[in-house]
Amino acid sequence: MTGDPAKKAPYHHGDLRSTLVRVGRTLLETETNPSLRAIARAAQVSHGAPMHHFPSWAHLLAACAADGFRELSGDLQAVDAATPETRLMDMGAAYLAFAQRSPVVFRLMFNRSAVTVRTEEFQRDSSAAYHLLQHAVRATDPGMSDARFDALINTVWALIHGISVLELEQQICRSAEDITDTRDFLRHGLRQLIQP
Amino acid sequence: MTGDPAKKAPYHHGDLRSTLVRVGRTLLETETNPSLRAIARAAQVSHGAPMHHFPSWAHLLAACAADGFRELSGDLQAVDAATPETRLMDMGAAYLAFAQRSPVVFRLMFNRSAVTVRTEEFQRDSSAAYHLLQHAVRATDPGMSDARFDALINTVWALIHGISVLELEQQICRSAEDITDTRDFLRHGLRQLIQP
DNA sequence: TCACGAATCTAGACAGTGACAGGATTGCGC
DNA sequence: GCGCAATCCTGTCACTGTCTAGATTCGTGA
Repeated sequence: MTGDPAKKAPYHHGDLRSTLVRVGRTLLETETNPSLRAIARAAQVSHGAPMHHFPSWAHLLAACAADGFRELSGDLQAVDAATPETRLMDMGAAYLAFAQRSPVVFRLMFNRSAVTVRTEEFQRDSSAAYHLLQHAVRATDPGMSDARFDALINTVWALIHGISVLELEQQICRSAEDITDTRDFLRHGLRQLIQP
Repeated sequence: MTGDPAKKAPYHHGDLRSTLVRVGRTLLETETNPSLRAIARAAQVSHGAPMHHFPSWAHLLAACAADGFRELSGDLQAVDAATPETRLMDMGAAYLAFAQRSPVVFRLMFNRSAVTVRTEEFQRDSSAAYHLLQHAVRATDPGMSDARFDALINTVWALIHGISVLELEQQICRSAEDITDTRDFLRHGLRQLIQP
């Protein structure tokens, strides 16, 4: 009886922290406004258990957002294109695709009102994703000046992020076919920005 | 005694609905995560009173967001520039300035996770602001095709919105002087997008 | 091997939240 | 002047995040 792991959950979970992040990310996307207690229930632990791994509810949200940044970094690194220009466009498309796939976590990742704490983990994983984009922008013209690079990285990122957000909040398109259009808008806009 | 309006508040507030929106917008920007009850307290009314004007807490938030869109529309209409190009850039700067001035309400205006209801008022005021931007974009080249306009309005709006969001969330700049840079990035990026 | 401290989890309690119900008060049209 | 609808207050409910105290388990050194 007690030896059956399916029937009786062990007193110590073993890896509750990462389980809470995984279950949290799932519930955030499926339920509307899940609570800390709801996530604890889904992870089959008591409502007080998460506090031993996260100092506060905001820290769990920050961990979910950091997990999102890690996934985004993986998507960006998986891009394989022939030229630096197409590589940058494909990374923009991957950024857009991530926002569509995980809209709630994506909002968490870029919303200081929702995630009020800046944990070390969050800082690290978010800047890692940012640096991937940085290098891709730099590669389109390795000899560009610092001033030019400063302006370019910010406008390129803003365009990618802006299109992702607007489509996320259903401000741009409504029908499913329009998603292709959105990706074309992004490609065409990026092409205009990176030309000297 | 009873005739003194300063000492004794009347049983009927008179204009509680707009007061709640005004107080709500103030508290949203000053306090962190104000509650419906906190707004009711600030409006010097019982915690149940708001329910007679808003079916739910989400409806009050939607009203605050709609109020933000009306203010934004006013800012966009106040722009006065010589050419359609500079007019569009100034509208972008006004958009950016609004986001800096009212960051929390700005997030509310473009976050379906925070404002879960789409009231008629919200729809009306948000599309009114959108149409102002639409006309400004169209004016840069009145003879452009529908396809070109579709792409341009989306990319222009995305760039403006993206730069506003990234600076809002302190992803772009940290020092106060950099705000000028951000506006320059926006101007330069817009100039690249609207050129045929 | 076993004892002991640290880490982990449960259970209960607390103030605060949004929502609702019932009653009090007020303003307006007939 | 009367009745009724709109407005507001008070009390209550389930639920939330956080805290505390106690139970259970794990890891480590003797």
